Amino acid sequence: MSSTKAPATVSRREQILKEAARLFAERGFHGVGVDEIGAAVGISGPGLYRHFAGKDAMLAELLVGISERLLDGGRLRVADGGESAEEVLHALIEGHIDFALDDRPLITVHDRELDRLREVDRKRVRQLQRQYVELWVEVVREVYPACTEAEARAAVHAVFGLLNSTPHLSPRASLPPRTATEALLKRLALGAFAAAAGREG
Amino acid sequence: MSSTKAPATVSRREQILKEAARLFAERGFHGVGVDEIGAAVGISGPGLYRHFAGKDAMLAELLVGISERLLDGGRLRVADGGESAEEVLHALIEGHIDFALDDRPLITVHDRELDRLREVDRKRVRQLQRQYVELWVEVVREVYPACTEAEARAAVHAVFGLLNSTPHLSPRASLPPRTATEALLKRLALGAFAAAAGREG
DNA sequence: GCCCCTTGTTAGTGGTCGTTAACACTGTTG
DNA sequence: CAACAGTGTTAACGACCACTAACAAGGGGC
Repeated sequence: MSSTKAPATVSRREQILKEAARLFAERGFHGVGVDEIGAAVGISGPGLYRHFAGKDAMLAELLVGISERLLDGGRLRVADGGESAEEVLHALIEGHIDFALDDRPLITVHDRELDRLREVDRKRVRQLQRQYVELWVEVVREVYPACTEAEARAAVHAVFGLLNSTPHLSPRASLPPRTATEALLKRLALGAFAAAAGREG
Repeated sequence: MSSTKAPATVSRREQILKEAARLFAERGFHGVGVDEIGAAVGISGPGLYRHFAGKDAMLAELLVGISERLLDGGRLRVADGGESAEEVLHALIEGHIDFALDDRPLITVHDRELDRLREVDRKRVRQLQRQYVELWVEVVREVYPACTEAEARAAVHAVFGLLNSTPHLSPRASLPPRTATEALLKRLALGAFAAAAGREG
């Protein structure tokens, strides 16, 4: 499998992955049949096996892919390093929000279907997730030195829950213009982190 | 079954529901077979049908039950009404945290498996959820009059995501003594709400 | 002792679903 | 043209699974 090919249009694989993500998010991994996934891209059923080893392989590629993209994006922003740790934290939050808003289904699948993976894939995803969390934790602790590591880690997880709630909250609702949603989410996340640092209950 | 049938300290139904919730949270509704649920309570397979009409009925009862308990608890705290709206908001947050920490599996199932319900049950759960959200929204707007209704509603959803992240973040990890976790989550939620009200990005 | 309700059991059934097998069409390459 | 790699089709298989059927054991009420 040489990866040298660069199809101008979206490859079949990508098309399938996108639809599979949507369907998995809507009805769960076990709730979607291969026939449905095939139908969603205009082919039917077993034709998928020309592109993937099986249903599990699609889920694995989705979850590993998103975890890698999140981590890479995070590392980039940290490396770019603004003028201050605070700026980096802002960038991390903005990046994560963009991700959550752009790839709604992926975010949903990401934290729901992890346990449906084969052991080896699950370990890989868990490792990537852990690294991504640690990335955030370091930045948070730099911005709020009063925060213990355990607190920072819990806060990061909680803020992920906060940011990832977007797909869940906007079934088809009237969420205001995207920039407003982005700004609100960013404010919420920053407010939460600031409160994590403060010692008063 | 030689156990001296303790007079319904916990009924069989409750026992089944508890185990079903745990299993559904671990492996998803479709990922769990009725035989497993039966085995978890010491009977096997189709014996469950003496207590429930079917697998769907168990999920429905779980989701409707938790939604009702959340709403009832919320209403109680609002009715109790502390000395200020702020106190009520604190009580709502504490109540929700207790719930999330006490009924980890239920919280998980609650926002993952809603779509596996029959239309009528799904509508009921959605309605209960909506009422619960509106309860919070009213209190939040009272505490932070600067907040628009749309902002308040989005913030409430986001804070739910934050608070409900606990089950997800503590697989078996070292989360510090429970009271510390409670306090941290409360601080995070309050910080987020406060930030939602503030206009600066 | 008899009835019957409750709560179990095991065996079987029908349907769904992931996967494989066998075959067909297409375009490129030599 | 022939060979072939790539991509699709339909048919069938085997496993799993929710659910039903038929039957059994315990235990009050009369």
